[in-house]
Amino acid sequence: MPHSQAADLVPWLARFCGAAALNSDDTVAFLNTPVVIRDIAAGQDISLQGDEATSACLVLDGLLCTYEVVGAGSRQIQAYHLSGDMPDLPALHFGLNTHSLSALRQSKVAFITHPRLLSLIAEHPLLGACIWRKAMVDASISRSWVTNIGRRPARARLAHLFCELFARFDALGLATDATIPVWITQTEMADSQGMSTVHVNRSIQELRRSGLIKMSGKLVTIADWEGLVEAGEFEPTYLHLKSQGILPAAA
Amino acid sequence: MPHSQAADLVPWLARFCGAAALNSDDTVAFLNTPVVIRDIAAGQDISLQGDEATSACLVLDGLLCTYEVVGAGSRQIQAYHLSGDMPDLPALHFGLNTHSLSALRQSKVAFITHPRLLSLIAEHPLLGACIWRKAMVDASISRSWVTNIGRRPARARLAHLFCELFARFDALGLATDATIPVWITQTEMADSQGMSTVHVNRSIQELRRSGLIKMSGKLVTIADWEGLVEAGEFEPTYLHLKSQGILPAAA
DNA sequence: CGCCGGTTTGAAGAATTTCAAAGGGAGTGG
DNA sequence: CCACTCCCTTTGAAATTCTTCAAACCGGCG
Repeated sequence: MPHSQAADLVPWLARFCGAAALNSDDTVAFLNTPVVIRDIAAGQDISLQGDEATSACLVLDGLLCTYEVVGAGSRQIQAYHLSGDMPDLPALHFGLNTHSLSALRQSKVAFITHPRLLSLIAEHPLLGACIWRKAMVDASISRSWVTNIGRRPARARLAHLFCELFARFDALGLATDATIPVWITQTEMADSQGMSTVHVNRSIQELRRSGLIKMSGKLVTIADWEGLVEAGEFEPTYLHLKSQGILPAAA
Repeated sequence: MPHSQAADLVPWLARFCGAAALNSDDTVAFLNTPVVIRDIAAGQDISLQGDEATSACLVLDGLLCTYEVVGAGSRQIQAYHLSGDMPDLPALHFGLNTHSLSALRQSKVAFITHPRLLSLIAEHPLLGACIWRKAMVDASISRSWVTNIGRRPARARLAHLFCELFARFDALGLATDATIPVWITQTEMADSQGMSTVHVNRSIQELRRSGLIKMSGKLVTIADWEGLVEAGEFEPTYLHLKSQGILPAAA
């Protein structure tokens, strides 16, 4: 537990709350609450489905995902968690992880015990509102995924995913050059979109050929935002980003 | 606004809170808050994606769904909402409906204005906790759907759906004779599971032939709970039912 | 009786998965 | 600095699942 956790927590708080200005009371209370900060290696699990949950997790940096393993051993990624997120809020009220949480990339994560988090919420309603709001955004994204996976063909599905990821990173101020600032393997794309790696590969090639995206190294770059939005029927309201509407100015 | 709303609200509250015993203060406050109760005809929309949201909805009776219309006009049902649910909690903190809400069957619904709901929550933390908890269960279900739709083949997908619906109704005490007490058309099953009607039809026939389900009239009856659970890889923890573990005694 | 919403069937066609193997790039150890 | 390995991407081709289209069927209801 490093001496100055605030250095790590302040930027997190900014990303977490976005527009909602917390008054300094809340901020101070939050920053003074003891947390444990850990670096998690890529591929490492943070918690497993069915585990007892006693603390909640704040993503300071990196990329996490919740996932579930199905039948023949195939994995379904249910959500991506970026810096500023709290991936395991559902467990706060159950004390039980309903799904597994793991780091896709080297990540920095803070843990706060449930009792501490609960008393923070109780004593600082504004903070509580932020957390609640965040949880509802996640729920909204999750529902959106149901639609994307359930009803859109491969090409559109991936287009939608890229739009979403870019929009989310962009809202955090982390996207430059129209590029999703973290790389995602095609296997991960496949696992999150409910398709096979092979098909992801071919669909991506198609998106590239149509000039909608480019690959700079391992990273996906949006070559034609309008086109990608159209291909994926992307309608960003469900993300409830602060920068609502400014978004299209991306590319 | 009928004279005795309490008559409708009391059973709802029982279903909503489940185990969590509210103290009578909270209960009284809730029951005294003015709500508008409406009957909604099957097929009627309650709110549309993008609409401003000024009140929240409690499902007293019937069956609702949130859905989204995609591309060529195909519909994706993102969630089913049974009696005891609050389908549009996400909108409470955004004032904007991210997805459409509609009645699949003739339903009875209560509306409470957002300001009233918010002050109820603020003044009655226990009630707030129930609501939060409910929202988290819904989120959990939604994630589960991502897995189901993304990674399970047709037969298993439907098996899982039937298990979930039965378990949820059963937990409300609404299921008798191992039967899902509300009928769902094959078109609705298709729209919720991201498949075509034709394929739903054939997969259902398969489930029937394998003796896992029966159809009594329009209703689905579980003929072999164990078998259905296995076919759908159903693992009910994510539903966070009070009757945790008692479930298998269903059939 | 005839319509209507929903189910069922057949058959062709498309999207997607699976299997199997090759290619590429970046890091590690010799 | 090369060789080797590991992880990821790419390719080919066959098999399968699933969708689409189109029509028949079925039970309830006006």
